[in-house]
Amino acid sequence: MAAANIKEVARHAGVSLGTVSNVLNRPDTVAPATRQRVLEAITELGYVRNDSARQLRAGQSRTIAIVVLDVANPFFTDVVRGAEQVVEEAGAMLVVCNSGEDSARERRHLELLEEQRVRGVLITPVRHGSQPSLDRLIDRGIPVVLVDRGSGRASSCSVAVDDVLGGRLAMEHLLVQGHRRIAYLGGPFSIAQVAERHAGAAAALDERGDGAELRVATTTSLTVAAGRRAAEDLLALPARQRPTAVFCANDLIALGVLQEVTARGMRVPADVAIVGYDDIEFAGAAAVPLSSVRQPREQLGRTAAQLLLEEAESGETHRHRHVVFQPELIVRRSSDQAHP
Amino acid sequence: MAAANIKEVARHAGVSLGTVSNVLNRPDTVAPATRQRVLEAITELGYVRNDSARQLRAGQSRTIAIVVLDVANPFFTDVVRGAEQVVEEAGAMLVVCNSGEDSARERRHLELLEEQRVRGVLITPVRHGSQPSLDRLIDRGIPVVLVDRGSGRASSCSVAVDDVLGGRLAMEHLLVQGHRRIAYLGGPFSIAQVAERHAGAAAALDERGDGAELRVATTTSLTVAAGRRAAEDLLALPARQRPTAVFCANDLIALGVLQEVTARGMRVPADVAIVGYDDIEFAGAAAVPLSSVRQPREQLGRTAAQLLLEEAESGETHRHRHVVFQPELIVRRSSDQAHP
DNA sequence: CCGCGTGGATGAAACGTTTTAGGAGCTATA
DNA sequence: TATAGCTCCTAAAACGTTTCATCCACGCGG
Repeated sequence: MAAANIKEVARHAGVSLGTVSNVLNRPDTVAPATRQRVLEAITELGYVRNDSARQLRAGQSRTIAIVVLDVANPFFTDVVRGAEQVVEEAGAMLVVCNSGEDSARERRHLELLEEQRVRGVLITPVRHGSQPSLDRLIDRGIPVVLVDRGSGRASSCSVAVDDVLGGRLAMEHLLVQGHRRIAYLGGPFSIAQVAERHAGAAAALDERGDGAELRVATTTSLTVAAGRRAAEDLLALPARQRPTAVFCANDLIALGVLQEVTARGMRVPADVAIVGYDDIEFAGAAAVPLSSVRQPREQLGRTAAQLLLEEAESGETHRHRHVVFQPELIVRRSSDQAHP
Repeated sequence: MAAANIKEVARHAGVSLGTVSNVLNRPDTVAPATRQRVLEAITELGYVRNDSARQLRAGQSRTIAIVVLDVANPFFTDVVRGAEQVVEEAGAMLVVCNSGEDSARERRHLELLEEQRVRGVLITPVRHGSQPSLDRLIDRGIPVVLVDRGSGRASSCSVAVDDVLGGRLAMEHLLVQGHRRIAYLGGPFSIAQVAERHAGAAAALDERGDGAELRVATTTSLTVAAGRRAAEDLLALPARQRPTAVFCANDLIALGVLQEVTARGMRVPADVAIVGYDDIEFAGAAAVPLSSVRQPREQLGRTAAQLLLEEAESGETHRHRHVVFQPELIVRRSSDQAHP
C-alpha cells in the first residue's frame, strides 16, 4: 500500500525533489554521501518509480509492441522470441498483441498502442492494403516495421521472407514428384503471405507445369481446424478430380489436412502428398513427417526489432530498409514418393 | 506529427478544456450541439488521448499482464487466449510477458509491471516459493492471480488443475498396462507443476505399484529439445534397466522423447510407451498419437482473468478464491498396448 | 581582497489528463 | 418579482516525474 512518491523520498532523505530525480537518472552528478542517503530512503519507503509520470514528461514510452496474427501459431511465437531478445537487450519491454486475423481487433490494438505512445510497433497486418490506423501511427512519427510482408510500401521498414520463391519451391518439388492435380489450401487471401505463396506456386506451374492443374481452396483462417474442414471438401471430390498433392499456406493447415486424410483411411503421401509452410517444430514430429518451406523465424523477429530500434534512435535521418530472407524447402516423408 | 492535446481541441472548438474531457468520458452531460462541435475538432486535429496522462491522474492503468513460462508452449498460448477473451470484454488490454522459465527475467518483468502500475497480474511463477517482487506487488495492492499453481498461499487467488490427480491418472494407466519400470521426465522441480505431477505419480505407484519402480530423470526445461536429451540418457541404459514406459511432465518433452525413440529405431508403444501432459493440439497429430493428460486450458485463462477483474473491482472486501479443475486422461496409441 | 569558475543542490515549470467546486443563464413556481 | 432548481459549462487543482535555470558556498588565481 506504500505508493510513496519522489517527494516523500526527498523529505525522508532531507534533500530536494530534484536531487532524488538526479540520483535516479544521473547518479554521478550527485555527491556520494547524498546519493547514499537517498538510496536508503528509497529502499526504506519501498519507492517504485511511476512510469506514467515519467512517460508523460518524456513524451514516449519504453515499450515496443508486436502485433501478430495468431499467438497460438508456433511461427509467430518464434518470431516473438527473436524480437524479445533484441528488445530486452535495449532495455525496453516487448508486449505481444494478438489480432487473431481480425481487422477490428487489430485496429483496436493499434488505437490503444497509439494512446500509449509506444516507442514502436512490429506488425504482421491482417490486410495488405493500407490500414488507416496504421497510417496514423506512422504519421504521428511512431516507427512501424512490417513483419513477414512483401517489400511493401515506402513508409516503413520491413522484414520478410520471399514468399513467392517459397511457393515456387514447393510447387516445383511437387511437379518433379510427378503430380498433375495439385491443390493450394490457404486463406484468407487478404493476408499477403497467403496470396504471395499462391502466386509463386501459380508461376511455377505456368512455367513448368506442362498442363498440370492447380485448384485453389480458400480457408477462413490459418489453423488446424480450418485445414481439416478444407480437406473434407477436397476429399469429397470424385477420385479422378481429386488432387494428388496439396500445398498448404502454413503448417497448421497442413497438419489439419494430414489428420483428415489419415482419418479417412487414406495414405500420405501415396494417396495425397502434402507440403506445408513455416517448418514449425511440430512439422517434423507429425504422424507423417511434414515437408515444409522453412523460414528463419527467430531471425525475422530479431531483424525486425533491430530495424525498429534503429529507426527510433536515428529519427528524421532514417532511411527505410526492406530486408528479405530466402526460404528453404525441407523435404520429408509427406511428399516423398520414393518412400511412400 | 500531430500530437494535438486536449487544450488545442478545446480552443479549436471554442469550449473549455474540461468540456472536451467531458465529451470523452461522460458524453451525456454535454449538450448535443457542443458535443458535436468538439467531436469535429477531435477528428480534424487527429487528436488521440494520451494514456500516460490519463493514468497518472487515475493512479492505475487499464492493462493487465500475464506472465507465462514459455510463449512458445501451446499450453500457455491457449491459456493466453482464454484470458484475452475476458480481458477484452472488460475493455482492458492484455499484455503477454515471457519469463522463459528464468527467475531473473521474471523479476525484471514484475518490476517493470509495478512501475507501470498495471491493474493486475496473472502469473505462473518460475519458482513456487515466495518471490519478493511478487510479494511487493501484492503489498502494493495490485491483484495477482496464480495460474496453474497448486492452491498456494492465502495472499492471492489462484486457478489450477489438480496436478497430483493428473500424475496419478497417468501412472495408474501405465501400471494397468503392465509396466514395471517407469520413468518420470520433467524439470526443473522448482516449477510447482513438475513437482506435483511427480508426486501424484509416486503416490499411485506406492498404492498400487506392487513393487514397480519409478526412475526420475530431471530436465532443465520443458521443451522438445530437453525431452530429446533426456531420452538419449534413458535409452543408453542396458535393456533390462531401461524403462518400458515414460511419463512426461508436459507434451513438448513427450514429443522430444517420441522423436528420439523413433530416431533410434525403437517402436512406440511396443518398446517404450509414452504419456504426456497438457494434451496440446499437436499431441493427437504426432507421429504416434500421444496419450496425454488433458487440462481445460482456455477455461483456465478465462477463470483466472475473471478472478482478477473481480478482485480489482471489489477492492478491500475481496476474499481470495482458489479454483481447481479436474484433469482427464486421453489414451491414444503411444501408451496403448492393445494396438501396438 | 576581489572576482570567478565549479561541483552540488534547489525550485519551479511543464507534460496532458481528470475531477471538483462552482458560476452563468434559464425556466418554473410561489 | 424573488427564489429555487436546472442544465451546461468553466476554472483550477492535482497526479508524479524530468529538466532547466539558478543559486550557494567554496577554493583559487590574480
